[in-house]
Amino acid sequence: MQEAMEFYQYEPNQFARGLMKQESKMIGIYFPEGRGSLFDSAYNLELLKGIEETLSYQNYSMVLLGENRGFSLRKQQIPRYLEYIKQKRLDGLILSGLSGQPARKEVLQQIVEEQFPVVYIGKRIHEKGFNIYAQFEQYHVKMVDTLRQYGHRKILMLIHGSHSNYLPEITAQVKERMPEVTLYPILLDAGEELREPLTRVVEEYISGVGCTAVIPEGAEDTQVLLSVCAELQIPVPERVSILSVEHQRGAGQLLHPKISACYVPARAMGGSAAELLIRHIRGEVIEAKSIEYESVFIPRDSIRRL
Amino acid sequence: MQEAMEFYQYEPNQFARGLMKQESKMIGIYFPEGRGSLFDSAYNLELLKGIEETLSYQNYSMVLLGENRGFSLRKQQIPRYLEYIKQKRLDGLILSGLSGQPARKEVLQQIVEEQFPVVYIGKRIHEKGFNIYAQFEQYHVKMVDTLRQYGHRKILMLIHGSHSNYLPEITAQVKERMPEVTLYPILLDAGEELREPLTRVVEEYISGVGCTAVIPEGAEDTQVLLSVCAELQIPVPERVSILSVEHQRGAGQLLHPKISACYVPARAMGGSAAELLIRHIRGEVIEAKSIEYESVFIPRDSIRRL
DNA sequence: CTGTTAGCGCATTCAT
DNA sequence: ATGAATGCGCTAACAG
Repeated sequence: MQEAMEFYQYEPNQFARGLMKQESKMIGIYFPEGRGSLFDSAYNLELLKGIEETLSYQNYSMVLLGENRGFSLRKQQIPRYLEYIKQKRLDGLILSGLSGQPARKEVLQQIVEEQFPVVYIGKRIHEKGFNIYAQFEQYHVKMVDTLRQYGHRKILMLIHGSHSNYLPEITAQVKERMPEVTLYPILLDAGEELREPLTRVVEEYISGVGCTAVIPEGAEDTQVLLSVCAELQIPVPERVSILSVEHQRGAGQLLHPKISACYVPARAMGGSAAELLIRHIRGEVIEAKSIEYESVFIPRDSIRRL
Repeated sequence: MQEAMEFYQYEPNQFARGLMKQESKMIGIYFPEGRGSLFDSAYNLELLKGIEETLSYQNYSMVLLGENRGFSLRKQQIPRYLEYIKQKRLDGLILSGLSGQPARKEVLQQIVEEQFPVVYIGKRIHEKGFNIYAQFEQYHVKMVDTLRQYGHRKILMLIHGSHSNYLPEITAQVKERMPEVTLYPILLDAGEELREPLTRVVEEYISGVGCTAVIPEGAEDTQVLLSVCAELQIPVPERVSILSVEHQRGAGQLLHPKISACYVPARAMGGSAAELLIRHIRGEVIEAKSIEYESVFIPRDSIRRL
């Protein structure tokens, strides 16, 4: 009997097994923030890598939940992750990037209330849920402060439209703690065409206003920013300094000049989220309801001391 | 009764439903090629986007299958996608990038023989299975030819180690059809440190041997190549021309100079793969066993006419 | 310690 | 038409 099972490489039918044990060994992953963007930013990708590593080690799998854009004839648009939870397809859920979506937050709250295992990557939303947070506002303020210490006073900050809600806090803190600094925050819409708007911004704020430093929000923006500077013959860091956010360790090192960065350990955060979730599923008592990650400044070649 | 279901937002339990109907509405996605690389190349990401679009429109979900690196005490390392198929968790499977993994090909053949719905993205492996192919060798030869038409005779080609098996065909075709061209193919190991080896290659083959053009294999390499050239003070395209592969439409446009590219429609390919798979699952008769995609040359600013 | 059975929740079939 | 019974394949509980 045993050897027969071995020989035929028997694997139990997961429908039957799941029906019995009431578990699917599947974790849903839902990152909204605009269409298709799950696969677009280095941040999300690093999160996914971290999640994947941890989950697969514990024999869970990831189900990527996109927007529900199917031809659902009958039902009103219920988000897919909710649908899947009700269908018992998922043992847990990892969410990220709900910041700009108040409607979605309500749904999250509902799920959390119902005790379904959820971990949210981002700023704490619900007093009961678990979350992992990199402290977006704090590290942005820290970046401004770093540039200030290098002697910069007029600083351009590029922020994605979906993060506009964090801006007031950032500007307020900068104003309060660094009155000598003038911060120019610019909201970039996450459209296909990044280069042209960025060119105009650089012309206006570097050449025009006279900013001496720029803070882009991620690797994608940094690359385009570097290209734009090259095209406009604005040498980095002689004419303008760059301090970028780095989600993928070492990414800034590949470029020329090597980009100084504020390292946000997205991969570790993803892993952490997955681990927390699994412990929650197992019913363990979890002390920390919120894990906050610190970013690290990595000095390289793209900042000039004034 | 009807209204009760509506009110409680009833969703059928998928274990029971699956047990009955023998379908899971889940599609497995497996891209090997080294650890974590699923999320590393623009090519894979574009494929995933295309797959995701099509699948979610048809109410399927993607299960990302990583390597089986769990603590499997008991069983010998059976690949996870095989395990999942036997467990009836998947209705179909999309594979890509098995090129360097002969052992895995055998498994694929076995699955195909057993009539399990599979689509392979890459060069045809099994006479019975379905595949989507961008014709890697052909478009590389085409790129060489394009540079030849611009007057280049000594051309450096950067190829990932995992694609080494395609090299003989490429060099043979170039030798036969373009005897006046000398091709210098370099295999890059997909390690963390891309910049240093690339710097040495550029020094040796551009400054040393005197190559006038480089063909990098994708967006990642192109960015680093540009940085290396900037650092070594090798102007593009004045001193060296670049013709890159572009998987994400418009990616080359964001850089400076705008990179001329051979566009491989990875997104459409992913969509195609998903569609083919779904039709296969539905039991439709499919005429085309193999869909081959043509790449398109997009002239931009990074090639100089000699 | 091995063998039998009940029931997980649904869809399908058969009987009313 | 509506309702009750069956079985999908497994596991856990129970009986021998």
